[in-house]
Order: sequence, then structure tokens, then C-alpha cells
Amino acid sequence: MQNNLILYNNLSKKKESFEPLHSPFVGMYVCGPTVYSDAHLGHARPAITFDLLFRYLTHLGYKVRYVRNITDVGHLENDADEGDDKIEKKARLEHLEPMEVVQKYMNTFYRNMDQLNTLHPSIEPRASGHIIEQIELIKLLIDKGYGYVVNGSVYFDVDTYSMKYEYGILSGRVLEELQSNTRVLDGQEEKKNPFDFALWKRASAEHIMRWPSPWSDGFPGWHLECSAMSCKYLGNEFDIHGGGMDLQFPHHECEIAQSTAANGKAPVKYWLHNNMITINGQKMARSLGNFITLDQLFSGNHPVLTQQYSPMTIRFFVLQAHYRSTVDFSNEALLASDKGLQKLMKAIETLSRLKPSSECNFDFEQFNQKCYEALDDDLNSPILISYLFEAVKFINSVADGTSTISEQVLESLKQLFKTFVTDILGLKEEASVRGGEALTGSLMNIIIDLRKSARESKDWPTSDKIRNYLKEAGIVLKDTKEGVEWERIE
RNA sequence: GGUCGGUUAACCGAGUGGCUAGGUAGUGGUCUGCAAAACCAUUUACGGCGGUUCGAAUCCGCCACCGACCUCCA
Repeated sequence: MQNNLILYNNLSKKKESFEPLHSPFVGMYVCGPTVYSDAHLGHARPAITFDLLFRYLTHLGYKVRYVRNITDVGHLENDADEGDDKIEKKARLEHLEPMEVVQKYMNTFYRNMDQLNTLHPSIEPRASGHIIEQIELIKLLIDKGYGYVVNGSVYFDVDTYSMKYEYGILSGRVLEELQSNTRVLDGQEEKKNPFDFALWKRASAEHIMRWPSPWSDGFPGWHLECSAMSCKYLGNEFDIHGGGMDLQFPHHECEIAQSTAANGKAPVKYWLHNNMITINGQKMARSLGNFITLDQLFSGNHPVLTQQYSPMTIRFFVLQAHYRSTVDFSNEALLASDKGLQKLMKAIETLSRLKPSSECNFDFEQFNQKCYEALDDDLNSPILISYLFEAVKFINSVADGTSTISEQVLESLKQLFKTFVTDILGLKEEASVRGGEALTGSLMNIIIDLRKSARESKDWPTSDKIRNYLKEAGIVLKDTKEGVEWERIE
């Protein structure tokens, strides 16, 4: 399979030609959410980024197996005062079973992802469903001398690992620096070295989420699930591993160490990391009060928002920035994207009504090539979108009569928009259709006809009155050359 | 303090050693009874200071500011 795709490999810190290990098959693993609260913007970015990659690879003809995990075991509160299992803490607060919490937020996550029109991965494995695989992996690591047991917990021996392999190849950490920079914290006395990490943790008495193991009743270490599940579904070596930049260290570094130690070879060929999201230039954090969930964005129910933003607007906004750049959300920026997206989608509608002529002043082949070049260059969606807007301008000028398009180019351009906008960027016309749509349509026809009569007799007061009343009811009229159009005001 | 990344016009956001993406907003015009849309034209740029170069926003150095990670756990 031929392609010109170039991806930035975070392992080599360079752009590299994409060559799958077993073309046409591609294995891709992406770190999914920890399901203990509502999905927020930070979840949307990797989901959309790797959805774009999934869609593009599929479009290029690859058979992609896309695996994204759901983390539903043993999470400690990061920003809280004391270390507490995230899911359990939430469970106590809400008087729910831990798995009830998991189910609730997993449902929300899936719903939000559907709203954002991200395709479901091929497999969405849960950590809690792969305890056995994780225990087997720990056994293997202990057998090979990379794990040691202390008080029912198992830790990964980074020192031993680094004698044979290089620890820190992804994040550029140096072991000595880690040693000297590591603060002394509670709960570390069991480890040989502070940079060792847990493979299995013995559960304390109050820890509800626990599973039996050869070492203790407990739960697997965080990094382990990704090694176990990626190996199970994609093999010891696979093509692409994705996730947020914040996961690069320690999570992905540990994942590499575990998998390499277990299998004797590096697990992943291409490491891809999406950058983070800021809000009004600040990082998004609950403590800063600028934490926005996807449901809040979709409903407009948040102090920094002046209106609601549709899932497609959010998607479009994310795609307007390159995935390796930080992206700054603000009400104003979202407003701009909202308008921009409307313009794009409207042009597609206009395109479907264009009348071809014998002349044509549009170089389709060159345009088509440019679009592919944009995506081939490390998924440069903002460039692709800028090109699409060039075509939008052309489409509108054809509609305006200042440019012409041939029948052949018209068909090609329609296909191109379908390919890039619908199939690859994953943007769709949002259903503004509500109940009683058919009735509304016929009522509108009557009203428009009445107004037409008024206008024919130059009865402007009546004509304007109708338009104003409709505006109050949320409908705007547009007098075009072809006739009267109407649409709902969002 | 350490490692890495960033600083582009009103806002968001690409990009390249010389040819000033794109969206939104603004301004002027065309069209229009008015309006909306569309079309045409157009104003604000590359954090600061040095250096390399015929030429740097783009390469190098220093400084300032911002961010991620540097921790048990996820």
C-alpha cells in the first residue's frame, strides 16, 4: 500500500514516513479516559485527534484496528489533599457502588464522543476486565527479574531494566536526574528506588475495588493496563500509540519499560502526542474555576460562555489547530469557529445547487493534491481547512455568477467535499430538525406566500411585519434571487 | 531548580530564509425598498536585544513571559 503520510514520531522527535509493520494492517492504541467524572475538553482533544488519524488511515485504505482503553480501576486523587481512590471517593460521596460510578461516567463519555461524531474504536477494553492479563504480565516480569514483591505489592525495578535497556527514551529523562530531582514522599519506602513504579498494589482495608492475586488482594498499577491490553489486542509490536502530551512521562515511559522488559523489544513504532488545551490562556483546572465539561459547552451553561456551542463547533475548533499545538479556548474563539463552520457547511449546500457551464476556472487536480498534502504532512488539518475555505470562496463566486465551473469539476468537487469534510474531518450537518418539522415547513410556505403577495402590492409594512414576527419566533427570512429562504436562528 | 515546548496582527490559528495561510471581527464598495447572505477591495503581525546573511518573523545566542512534565496514584 502506497502513501505519502508523514507523522511526527515523538520517539525520534522527527517527522517520519508512515510505514506500517504489516501493511495493510495498522494497529493503533490510544489512552482513553479514567471514568470518574464528566467528560471535558481535555477528553475531546485526543478523541478528535486520533479519530482524524483513524479516519484518514482508513480512507487511505488501511485496515486499522483502533484500541482505546477505559480506565476503571484504582485511581488516586491527584489534586486532593490526601491520596484517595478517585472512583471510590466519588462512590462514597454519591453513595454508589464503584462500578456504578464507572458505568455512569462511561455512558456520559460515550454519549459525548458520539455527539462529537468520533467513530468508536474497534475495541474499547476496560482495565477491570483484564485483571488476569495484567497478573500474568506481572508474573512474567517477576520471572524475568524486572519486578520485586514487597508487602504484597509489586514494583518494577527500573535500575535492572536500565542495565539492559534505556529508560527514558521517550521523554528524554535521565535516570540520575530523576533520582536527584525526586522529592521524598510518603508511601515510597517500599521501593528500592523512588523512580520505580507499581505493578500491583496491595489494597488497604477501606479500598473497595480489589482483586485477588498471588501477592495480595489489591489492584494493578496504572501503567500496566495499557501494556497488557495493547499486547493482547495488537501484539508485542504495533504501529501507533497515541495520547495526551501529559501522559508522556511517566505513563508512556513506564509502558515502554514494562512491554520491552516483558517481550524483549520496543512495543511501539510511532508515538504520537496531542498537545493540551488552555482556556483564556490558562490551563484548565477545577481549582481555577475554568473547568468546562462537554455537556456545559453543548448547553452553554457555564459563566465563561455567552451561548451554547454545538458538538460540531467544538470539533471544528479543535481541528482548526494543529494537534501538536496547544489550543486556547475562549468564548470569542468559539464564536469565530461557529461562524466559520456555518459558512463551510452552507457552501456544501450551495455546491449541491450549482449549475455547471462549459467554462471552468478552477484547477481541481491541483486543489485535490494540495488537500492530500496537507493531511499527509503530519495531519495538518488547519491547512486543509484553509484550502477548503479557498474552495468555499470559489463555490460562492460561482453561485454569484462571477466564476464558472464545468460539470466534471462540479462532480469532483462535490466528491472531494464529501471525502474531506464528511469522511475525514468528520463534520456533519447538525440536526436542527425537531418535532413537527413537516408542519413547520408547510406553515412557512403559507406565510412566505402571504408575504409575497404583500410585496407584490408594495405593501412594505405588512411584509416587514411578517418578517419581524418570524424573527421573534426564531426564524429568519432571506430574499434571494431564487426565491425566499428561511432558517432557524440558533 | 531540572527537562522539553511555546510567544504571529482586535481574537483564534497556519507557515516559510526572499513569493506577506485561513476563520472571526473591523472598514469601504457591489447587490438590495430595507435587511440578511454572497461577492470585490482593504487596515492592525511575527515577545525583547544582539549575531549570521545580499536578505530573517523564519537560523544562532542571551533575556523576558507562558505552558507541560519532573510524585504516590491514574
